[in-house]
Amino acid sequence: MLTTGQITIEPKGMPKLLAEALESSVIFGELPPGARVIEEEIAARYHVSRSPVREAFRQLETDGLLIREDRKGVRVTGVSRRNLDEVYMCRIELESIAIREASIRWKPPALDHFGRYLREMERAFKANDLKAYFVANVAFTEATHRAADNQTLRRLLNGIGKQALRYRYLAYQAFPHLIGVSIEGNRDLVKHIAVRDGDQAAKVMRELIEHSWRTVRSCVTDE
Amino acid sequence: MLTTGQITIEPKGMPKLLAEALESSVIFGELPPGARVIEEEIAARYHVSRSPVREAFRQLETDGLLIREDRKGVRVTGVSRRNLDEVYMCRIELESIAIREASIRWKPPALDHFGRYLREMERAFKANDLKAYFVANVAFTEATHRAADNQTLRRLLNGIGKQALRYRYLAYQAFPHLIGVSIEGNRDLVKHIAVRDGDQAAKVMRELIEHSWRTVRSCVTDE
DNA sequence: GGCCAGGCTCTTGGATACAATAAACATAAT
DNA sequence: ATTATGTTTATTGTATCCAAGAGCCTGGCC
Repeated sequence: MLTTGQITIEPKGMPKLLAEALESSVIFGELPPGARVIEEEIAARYHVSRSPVREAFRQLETDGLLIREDRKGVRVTGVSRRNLDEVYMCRIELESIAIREASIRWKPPALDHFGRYLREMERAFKANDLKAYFVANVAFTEATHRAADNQTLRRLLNGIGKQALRYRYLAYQAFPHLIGVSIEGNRDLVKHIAVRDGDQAAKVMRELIEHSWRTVRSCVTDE
Repeated sequence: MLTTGQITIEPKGMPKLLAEALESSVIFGELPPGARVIEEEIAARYHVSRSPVREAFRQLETDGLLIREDRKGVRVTGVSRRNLDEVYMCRIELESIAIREASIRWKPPALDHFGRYLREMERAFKANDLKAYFVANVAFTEATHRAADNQTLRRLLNGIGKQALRYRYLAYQAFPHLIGVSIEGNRDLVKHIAVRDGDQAAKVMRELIEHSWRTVRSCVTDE
């Protein structure tokens, strides 16, 4: 992986590319919950063989976006209040650790990145550009994960982060005003991080996630 | 997955079998940290093709026991103080959630199982049977995870539990007296669970893990 | 008309053959 | 002797083929 300043160029293999494509299809609802996903179809669509597709499927499986039933096929994981609660219960703790560690460990360049993403979020907010806001928000979160500098934690966060993204996107669609709260909280977050106050940052993070949790909850109807 | 009383019979596919075999090889140190693991070798040893082996590798990868470097191969994940800290930092939170949820949600048969595993641990302790104790302890932990009845949490715990097991085994080998503390704590744990006192149970769990953490730490030399 | 059986099809699971790449080694030139 | 480069080899990545299991549809039988 080459990193040049802020931009990261990594030569991605085919399975990773496929995984990303499928991933956003699931997150943005193009592949709805419960939909069957067939290896051969995907393979045909992207002009590759089934092997890399299978690899990509396994990836999405570990991210909790696909579920495989032996000998029966692969479907998009369902969304439900139950699942939402499970995901957020774990997420709240892991993100707290992450933000605390990030507060303690960030190295100078990271703070600039946080600021940059924050400004991008504000821009998208003013422009009422939901998707841009969403993307910037995700980038911000991932920047904190990187700053926490804990591979294991990142692995775990990846294991639920993708699922959480689906719910987050649902929430932003249903309640655009969520943006206001979120942006406010993230500003606080950066302030606490800047002075390396991990406990305060963690506290704000908990509140942010809890708020998001409640909001999402109200618009997820049990399947 | 069929469950008949206490025993679970699940028809395991080849990849799962391979994964389990490799898993214990890694945990019990037959495959030492950093060792290269070659698809074809494993395939030959178990008389299967590379496909199921790759699937198994993928599994162990998500469990954090193997690490794959693109186009370069697969190696056993290294052990280090750094990694230990990462794993335990996450584990302490996740196990706390698990034991709290388990305390709240357990259904009658579960308590019997806890008791049974506890007795088995005591037996192995008196008999000075390290491995049997270890196995019973793992079974106990997994029983609590099941009782927590939260698939997402279980997925995450699996994602670090296997790594933790390696360290736990190291610790038990180096400090057999750890058993005494552990057994004591687990007895407390069951007491709190029995009266559904999740907070107390979580507190005991934290202490148990923290103690184990410190102990293991003293015998892991940074690679 | 309803129900069971047999086969047909669709899809995944597993084996094998082939291509691509990176590391190791040997060789030759300076 | 040392280094740079070409060649070989070891190993993963991809494609394709065959086998096996699950669901479905049809047709015959009661």
